[in-house]
Amino acid sequence: MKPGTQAAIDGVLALDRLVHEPARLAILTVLSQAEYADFSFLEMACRLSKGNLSSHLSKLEAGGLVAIEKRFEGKRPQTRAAITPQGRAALVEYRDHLRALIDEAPGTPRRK
Amino acid sequence: MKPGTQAAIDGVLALDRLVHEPARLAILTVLSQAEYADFSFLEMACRLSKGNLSSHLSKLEAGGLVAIEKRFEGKRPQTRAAITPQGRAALVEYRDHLRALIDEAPGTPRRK
DNA sequence: CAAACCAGTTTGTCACGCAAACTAGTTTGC
DNA sequence: GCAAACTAGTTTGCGTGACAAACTGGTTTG
Repeated sequence: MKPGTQAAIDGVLALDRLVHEPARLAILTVLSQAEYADFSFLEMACRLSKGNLSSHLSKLEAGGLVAIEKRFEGKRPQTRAAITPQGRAALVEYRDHLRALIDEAPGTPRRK
Repeated sequence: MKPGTQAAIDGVLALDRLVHEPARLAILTVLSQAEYADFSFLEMACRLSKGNLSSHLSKLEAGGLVAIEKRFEGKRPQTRAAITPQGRAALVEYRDHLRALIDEAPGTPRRK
């Protein structure tokens, strides 16, 4: 096995599962772009069902990556989600992690 | 939302789950590097338990990404795994997919 | 004032990841 | 020569996870 391959494997196995899940990565990607987003917007943008979105948001909140704010818009309840500094950091780290993995992937030509 | 963001989200949601799972990505990465690998080697290199490795190999085989060959090395049974052309293609596609996602990720400076 | 609608949560189901226990045979120690 | 330990894996069992369907609580509309 080429040198460096083991490091690549270890890198793959060290990926942050909370961010790695595509649905949650989508949510974080949207949130990283705006100050906040409301439930319905995320539902459309991420093409998730309400139930699915609800549970993913709960997990992200439990992990401290997202903050949930419940409010009333007029008479209707509205849920807003915002990425936390910790969430932003996790997203950046995840991307850096991936970038490194891809760059050092066996068979990838070194970029100068 | 910035233009292009929706495309990024769709890209994220279109990731190949069979390859996306870290344990399987690790296996494919090793196999892409050699003509074949035997069970014990994969077990060490990918830091997977035997049971875990066995089930992931079965899934990769079911998906046509890996070919399993059972043979005898002297008197002992030995399982060899090799990546198939389809598996290699899936891995390349997955990496290209990721690379594209990272490059077009919001907030990423365009490379010249 | 009932029917349709909105905004989400809870519940149920099925698949997944993982490790412990098991199977089948081989080698080693006494 | 036979039991104990080892090799090479598979099967089973358990806790999670993702997902959609069904439900809740309130609001607007006909």
